[in-house]
Amino acid sequence: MSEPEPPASPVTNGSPAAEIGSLPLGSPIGIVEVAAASGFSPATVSRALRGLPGVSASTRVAVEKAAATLGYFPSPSASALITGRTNTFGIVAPWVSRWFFSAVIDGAQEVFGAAGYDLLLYPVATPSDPRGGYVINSRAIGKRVDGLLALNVPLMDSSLHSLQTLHIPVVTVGTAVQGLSGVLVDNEQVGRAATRHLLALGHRRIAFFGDDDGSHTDGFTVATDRARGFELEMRDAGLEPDPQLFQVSGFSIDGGEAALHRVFSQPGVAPPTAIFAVSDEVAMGAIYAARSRGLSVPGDLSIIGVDGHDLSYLFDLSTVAQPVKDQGRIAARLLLEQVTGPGPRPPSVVSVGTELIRRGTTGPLGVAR
Amino acid sequence: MSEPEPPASPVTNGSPAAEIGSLPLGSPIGIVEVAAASGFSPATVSRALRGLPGVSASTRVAVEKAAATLGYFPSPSASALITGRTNTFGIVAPWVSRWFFSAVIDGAQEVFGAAGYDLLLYPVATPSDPRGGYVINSRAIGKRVDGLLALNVPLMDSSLHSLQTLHIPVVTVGTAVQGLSGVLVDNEQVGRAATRHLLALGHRRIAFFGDDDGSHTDGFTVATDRARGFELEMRDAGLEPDPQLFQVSGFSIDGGEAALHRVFSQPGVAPPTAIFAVSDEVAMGAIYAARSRGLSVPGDLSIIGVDGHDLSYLFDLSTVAQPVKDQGRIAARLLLEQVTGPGPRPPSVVSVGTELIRRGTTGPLGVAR
DNA sequence: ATGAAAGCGCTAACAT
DNA sequence: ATGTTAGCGCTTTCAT
Repeated sequence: MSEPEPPASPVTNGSPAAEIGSLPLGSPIGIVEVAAASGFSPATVSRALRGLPGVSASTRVAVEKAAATLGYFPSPSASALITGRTNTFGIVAPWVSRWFFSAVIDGAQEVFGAAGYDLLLYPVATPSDPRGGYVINSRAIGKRVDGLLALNVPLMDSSLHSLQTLHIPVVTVGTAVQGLSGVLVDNEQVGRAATRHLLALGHRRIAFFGDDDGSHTDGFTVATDRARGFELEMRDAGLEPDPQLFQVSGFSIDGGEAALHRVFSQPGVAPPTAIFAVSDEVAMGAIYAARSRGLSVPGDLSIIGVDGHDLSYLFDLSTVAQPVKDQGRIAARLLLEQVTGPGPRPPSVVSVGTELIRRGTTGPLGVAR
Repeated sequence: MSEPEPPASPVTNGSPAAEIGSLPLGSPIGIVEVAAASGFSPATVSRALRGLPGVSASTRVAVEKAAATLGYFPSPSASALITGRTNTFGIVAPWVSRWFFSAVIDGAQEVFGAAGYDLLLYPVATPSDPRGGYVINSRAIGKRVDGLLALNVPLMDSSLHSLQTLHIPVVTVGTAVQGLSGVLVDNEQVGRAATRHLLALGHRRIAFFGDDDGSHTDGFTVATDRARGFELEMRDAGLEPDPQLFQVSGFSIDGGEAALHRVFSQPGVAPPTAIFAVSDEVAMGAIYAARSRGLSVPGDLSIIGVDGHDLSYLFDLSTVAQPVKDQGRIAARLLLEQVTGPGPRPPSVVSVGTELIRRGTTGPLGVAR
């Protein structure tokens, strides 16, 4: 976008060379060829093509014309080698194929693409990794990208520090990391909002499906924050959450299914009348499992999720929606600012709002339909 | 994976330098530093670190030790500049956040990552683009990546040819392109299988929800191939498909919804008893719309999709499943072969199998439950 | 088995 | 406003 884009180069091929412009597509075209064709020096060509000042208008036009004719495109490797900038951002994420992550990537790519940046995708180990954190090779990363977007990745201290020392800007999405810019939702408020909704419907026996086994004390606090909001809201209502109604589900559909079966199979434990699921995918699994047990949703059981998943309306799922694609856009802009801006700026944390969407999977207590 | 990974570099920082190894993380460490620390020349370090022959075992160990101690990582830009290889593959896709694409990317990333390649994500205009095709700047791409994966992207002839002339291997997924390697499903058979299933259940009035408006005559033939399979199977059964039951839906949920409402609102046209949707997402939209009209699925209407979407079982959706993640893996391997292999090899097209999954959204004709 | 030297394609000083 | 020169950090002949 920001770079001059040569056309699909309708090079006069095959026929005898009329002039320098008719090089076959296969032959390498460097800045010296453009210089020769335009009659200027490589330095001037470089300046002209990058829109730098100190080039006369006529020269710029001539250079651009020559470059377009030859189908010239500067070598990213060469310019990265000398400028130290790669025009590429990296994005590290535990999954690409989960809705939340792909939606964030989508939003980020939109902004990066418009700014002329490429996007490099780095996989990282899943959070179920026993190490409980993520180590990235900062020197490797640093030489490939101008900045990094970390999606729900609780980078371990060492990775963080080395990244900072190398002056690679990092912006997080979904997790707050001390000293880094980030885009976040207030997950405690999310937990409170969902719980408040269920309480208002008359529910008292509410289960939490999430991932609060405490193994993620390193920064990946999404689930625990939501759980805390749940507990606080319950206590504010004068209720003490039943520990037996906390179920570890991870963030997956399978996890939601399994959790539901578990919570309805505890001998001597009264089942819940409502479930607050840590994500829409967990909620979907729970709905599926509930129906497979012959339970009516919301007649016998109300279920609410979190995310505003693209497909949530198909399940008529009540949810606390967050602007996921926007988070990608915002994070991308934060990263661009850090790279484009003059000096290193203090980390800024952007908190995005959420919205309770009341749909059909939550209903008043005791109103079997 | 294939590269020596320096540890998180527990560099003795802050304290007075005991030796060369204790450089602060911030200072640049190049091959000359490693050479100095190990007592060999840069050339030998380069050879040792890349596992090239002609280096004694003891030297190799010494060099590796020095590199690890210093936390050295070679500059990709510098080596790309000289070797012409970037150790990066590109993947062009119209969407990242649609299930099919993210699943393919997932599979490809798995293979690329294990082979030590990075993955660059390129967005392209959506297929609804009036141009009906995609133009990519081959010179720009060529200097950034060693190969390209094109997902359901009917690249226009010019893009293709320039890519080939530049010797950039391209592998397609989902669409066959003359002269290129690719991974495909036999979409005509997919259409036949779905239709056969519905016919076997007694349905005769079957609608096709897809995208056969004929605008994609440039290679994006997924929908038309499935439509053709549908027609052929119908004719084989002695039935002539009703043109009024062909509905353009694209590949989206919204499209499926809209198509269903349309097909049930045509004055004087008998509605279908079954729908063959070109994708699971279209089928999901159709199910949702059908239920919102008070229709029972499959009591009043059977619906089958295509894909084997991760969430399809939640809808109890019958579908012709394709191994999506595997297609990403296979395509990635094809690309690796082309890059790693000796000479240019002839394009190979891999056809992957599909599987009819009978679930609850399809049922026998006239058995309202 | 190892080293010295040249250079990949570009950009950034420093001329002019 | 434009050209000349040097060099980014590696890899690769070509010597030794």
